[in-house]
Parts: sequence; C-alpha cells; structure tokens
Amino acid sequence: MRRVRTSTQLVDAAPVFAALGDPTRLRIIARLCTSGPQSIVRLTDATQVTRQAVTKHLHALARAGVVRGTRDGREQIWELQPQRLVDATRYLEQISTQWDEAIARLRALVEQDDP
Amino acid sequence: MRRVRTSTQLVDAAPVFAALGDPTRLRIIARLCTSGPQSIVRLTDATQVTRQAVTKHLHALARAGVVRGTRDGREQIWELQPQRLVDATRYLEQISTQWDEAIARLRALVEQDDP
DNA sequence: AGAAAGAGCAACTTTCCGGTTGCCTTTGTC
DNA sequence: GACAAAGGCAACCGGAAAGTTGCTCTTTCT
Repeated sequence: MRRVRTSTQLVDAAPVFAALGDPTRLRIIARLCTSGPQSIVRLTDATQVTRQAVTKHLHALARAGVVRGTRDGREQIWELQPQRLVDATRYLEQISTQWDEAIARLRALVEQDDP
Repeated sequence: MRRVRTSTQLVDAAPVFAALGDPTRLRIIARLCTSGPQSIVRLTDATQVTRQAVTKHLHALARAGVVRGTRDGREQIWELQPQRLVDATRYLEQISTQWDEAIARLRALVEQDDP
C-alpha cells in the first residue's frame, strides 16, 4: 500500500489545527497543560460557558487526538496528549523551512541576473 | 497600557489555527511555499474547488495574517506571510514545554511520596 | 437511605462556513 | 475596437458548529 507522504500529512494536520482554532478550546488546553489532568467541572470554571459546552469541546479535542479522558469514580479526568501537538509543530516548522528555501532560491536567481 | 501576556497570546493564536484548520487552505499554503507567490488561477488548479472558493480562502488567510495579496496588472498575486506561522509554532512549543514541566513536577511528587 | 455532586444524552436554536452560480468590471492582446 | 483572460461582488444553499436547556443516571457523602 503506497501513500503520498505530503498529502497524508496534510490531511492529518488539518483536523488538529481546526481543533486548536477555537478560543475556548485553546483556553481548555492551556489550563490542562499548566494545571495538569482534571475533571470537567474544574475545566469549566476556567471558561465562561456551560459544562455541556466544555464537554463538547473536550470530545472535539479527543476526536483530533489532542486530549484523552479516563473515568475515575464519578469523575471523568481529561489529560493532554501532546504527540499530535508535536506533529503539528513539526508541520509548521517544515512549511517555514520550505518557504525560507524558496526565498533563498529566488534571491539567488535575482542576484545572478543583477549582481 | 498594560496587557496580560498569556491571555493576549491565546486570543491571537486562535484565528491563525482556525485559518490552518481547513484542508483546502492547507493545500493553498503548501502550494504557496513550494512554488512561491502566484495568482488565483494558478492556485485554483492546485485545488479541486472553484476560483471563487479559493478567493474566499485567500481572504480568510489574509484576515489571519498568514498571507498577503498585491495587485499586478490584471492579476492579484498572493504570497506567504510567515511571521504568524512562526508565532503559532512558538505557541505550540511553549505549550509542549509547559506540559513537560508539569509532568516532571508530577513525577517528582510521586517519587517523593513513594521512593 | 437520602441528598448532592459529577457527568451523560437528547433536542433545539442560531450563527457561521464552505461552496456554487451568475453577472459585471478591468486589463491585456490580436 | 473586439475578444479573451483575470478577477470582484452578491445572492443563495446545505450542513456543521457553538451554545443552551432539560432530564436522567451513577457515585459519593453524611
């Protein structure tokens, strides 16, 4: 089974960025990574929306693989799953690198024509 | 004028991630950074949607500061504006770092209680 | 045992988003 | 000047997404 690498990367990256593209979700993530794993109610008072809204956001983040939830008694504990974030970082770095190279080529071309 | 740094960063970061959270837009960005600045029609045949759809996406990207367009004759040339992407990368790195530190603190706590 | 805390499920509303179609303006070229 | 190429503008549509409210269920605590 052959796969085109760049295309696969691209399709994989979009949902992660989409998951990060909401201020409430970003706030949840920030809270999760400063204060560690915690329950929904604790996460809720970090935001300004309902508990159910936070629940939906957590499921969205879980669908993107950014977060993981485990049951503990009557509480559901959510924790960060940083691998996908690292992947996203790599992807952005790669884009910046490619762009820098393109600019370098362009500059070389210009200087060659007009030294 | 005083500003809360983390909050400002958070609010600024969300629109950039939202802009990156669409496969078609990611494809446009990839095309822009491999093949350099180019017009809408050239960008359109890198995707599988209409020219107007591409135009909308470009405006969305411009609103997020990821891309910039200049008029040249009857063509509109769009080019990447990598600063925001670099900012986004920094933000993700910072989150990962904070998370690692939180994990380290947690581990230290556990080993202290149960050596 | 009974109350309260934590959470899940479902329905509903409102707004936004991706995409298309249709038409008009500007610019370049023969 | 006529025609084609590039693009802007506006209306429209279907679906997703964010958020709320209301109810139920399980677990814990007293």
